[in-house]
Amino acid sequence: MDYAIGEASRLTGIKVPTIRYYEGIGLLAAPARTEGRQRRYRVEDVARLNFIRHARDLGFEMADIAELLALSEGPDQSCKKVDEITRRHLSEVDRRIAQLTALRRELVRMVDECSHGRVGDCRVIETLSGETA
Amino acid sequence: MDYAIGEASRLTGIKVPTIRYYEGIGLLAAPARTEGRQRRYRVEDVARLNFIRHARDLGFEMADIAELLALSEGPDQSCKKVDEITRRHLSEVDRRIAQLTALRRELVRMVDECSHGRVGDCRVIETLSGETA
DNA sequence: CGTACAACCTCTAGCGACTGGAGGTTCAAG
DNA sequence: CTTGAACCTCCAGTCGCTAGAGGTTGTACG
Repeated sequence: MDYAIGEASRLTGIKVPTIRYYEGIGLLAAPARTEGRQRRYRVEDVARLNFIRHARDLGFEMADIAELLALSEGPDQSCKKVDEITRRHLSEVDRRIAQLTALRRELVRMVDECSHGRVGDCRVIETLSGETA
Repeated sequence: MDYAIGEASRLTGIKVPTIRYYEGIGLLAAPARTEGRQRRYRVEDVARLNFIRHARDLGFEMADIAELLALSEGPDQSCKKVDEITRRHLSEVDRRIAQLTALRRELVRMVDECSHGRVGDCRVIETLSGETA
């Protein structure tokens, strides 16, 4: 009733070396081993890996994921902390979107102003060469 | 009429080790040296460093920057290539914004649906644990 | 002209979050 | 019992720097 690392990998979409890496950094507890020292994962371990993958997909940092994982193991605690981590991450995402949007604006401006002639007249090159962007 | 690496650093806002790193990866040509093997940069070198910094600020990849730099040195070429690189980068930025926006939506949903009770009932934890996000 | 010391030099290692390979062992199906 | 896919560990590489050790050079001041 348990899974080899390759099965765990297929079930979660996390690559085999990455699962081992997660174990190495202490994100995932070391699983039981066979006599030949091969890892054998239980359903809960696979669930934890799925949790990690979803959190990674949502862009949470490893430290946050470790904390969320720990919190999820204690179902009777208040989820205030969970909320806090998520909100913090949300504002970080907002910040990144804002930054990329500003950057996008600048790129669009450069491309729009480009007269498509010689490099010597190119607004893109000109902007990049300018004293201050 | 030339600059030590520290002066080049101050003029461009690029840290000293980073300038050396750029030289190491071939992004910036190796400058002249004093008899004691210290680097001496000319105005053009400093201009190139400024160019690099602006391109980095706009999120261009190193490979793109190398190409843009090369293109900027030949002012009579068509700026078609410049345009192409910029547009490619722009669509990458768009892609990243779209991804972050989708992610943001999901985070907001999770936080909104959270009843702020026990972890066991927390929608955030539930979503992260789900088979497919 | 001598000296102090800031700034320079090279080399190496480290970051985060993996990814890939070499070289060797184990599991499980046939 | 054999075969070979999957596993094991360890090490190196990715990207774009950053930091440190330990040693040398440039320059300003007396």
